Amino acid sequence: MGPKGNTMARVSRAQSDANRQTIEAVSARLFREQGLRGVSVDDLMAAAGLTHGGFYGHFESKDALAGVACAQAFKQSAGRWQDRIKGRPDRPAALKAIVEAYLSRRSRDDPGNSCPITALAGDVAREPEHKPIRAAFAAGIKEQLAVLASLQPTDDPEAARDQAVVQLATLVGALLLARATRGDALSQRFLDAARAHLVG
Amino acid sequence: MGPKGNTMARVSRAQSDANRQTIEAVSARLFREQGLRGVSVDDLMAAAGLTHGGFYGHFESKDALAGVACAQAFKQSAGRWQDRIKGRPDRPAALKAIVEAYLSRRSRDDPGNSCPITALAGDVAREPEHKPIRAAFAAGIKEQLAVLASLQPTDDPEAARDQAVVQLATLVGALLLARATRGDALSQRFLDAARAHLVG
DNA sequence: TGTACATCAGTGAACGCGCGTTCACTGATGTAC
DNA sequence: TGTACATCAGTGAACGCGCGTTCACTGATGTAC
Repeated sequence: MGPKGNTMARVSRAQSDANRQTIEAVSARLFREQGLRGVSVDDLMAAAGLTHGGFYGHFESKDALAGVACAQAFKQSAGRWQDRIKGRPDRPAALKAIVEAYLSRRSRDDPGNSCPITALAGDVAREPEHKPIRAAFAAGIKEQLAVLASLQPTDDPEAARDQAVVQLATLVGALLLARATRGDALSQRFLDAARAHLVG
Repeated sequence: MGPKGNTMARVSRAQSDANRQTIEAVSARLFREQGLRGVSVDDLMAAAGLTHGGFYGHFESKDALAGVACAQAFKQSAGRWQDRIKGRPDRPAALKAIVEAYLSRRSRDDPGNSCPITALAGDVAREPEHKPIRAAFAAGIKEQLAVLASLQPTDDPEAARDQAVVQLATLVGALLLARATRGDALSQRFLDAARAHLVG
């Protein structure tokens, strides 16, 4: 059984679980990179080192996987936000760290490992309301909003929430427009102007 | 030749031009509603009352039409902005009129007739840089930015431009997130909080 | 103005291809004794 | 611990379908006289 184990039929339960996690991980990245319709079940399975036929042993449908992968992407994203917050002396410093990472060129050029909101909002907006990804997406947004709200200077929770809502809209809009205009000087300007506005 | 003119073969040059314009008009709407990949050449031609085979007599490819349709959508959108500006007593009033229309429920629920930036940014961000729609999209954004900049209270052109860039990011982000969370109370909050922030 | 004919807009079948999903099959895994 | 066998994760062919694009054909349009 070399590295090209192309005749492997059954696999241990532990290996199967690992395969499932791999499928979810590559999906969380590829859906963000290429969009929900831009990547096929075959693409996802191949990226996980498997063949397409085994997909339905792990997931009920491509839509179901999209929901799981979206949740996975939010989990990764939330972890990175927490890493940036930890160790910052105060709320403004933490907010600044998050905004600067969010509106960086690195983030713009690597959607597969960046915010799932910006990467998937356009696709999710067109999905019917009953699709699994919509619930995962709304839940993820609420988590990110809660973090942003906790970093506002005010202690009025409603005011902090409103500020967080507007900040998230500005972050998402600026990063998305920077991606849509990549190759034009305007792209960098979306990042720079939004960053200056948010954490001047 | 009744309304079901299903045997019509050749058509007058005037009719052909009208057909082409119809294809562009339905494309400008359907691409915004369903996305670049969400609508097929057959869908577009059927919506224009034609069959798919005649498409390539009008356009070189689906990508080429996407560029034309995008420009068309911006043209329609810019016209509506001008209509709202005209007759307003001053710049703040004009800006307010634009922001309120932009962040309305009507706009959220009718992407096919609303801002092409919000409707298409996610798709355009994933298109290769040489695709026709990218140039049309960047040009459209610059036009909208110029209008927004002209409505800023400052007379410093660079400051006005920076403010316009941030405002556009906030508008696009808020409308997009309102669409992606439709069915949840959060959807309205994106519209309300962004509107209050921009024209409080 | 009327006639003869070349043009060409639109039709519908067809091309090769990829999609999401299903399924008979394989053979290592996991289990009952 | 060792043996016999049922289970089932993954394979690869196949399903029906839709995609973007091409093309032979049709017959009204537009033109030359």
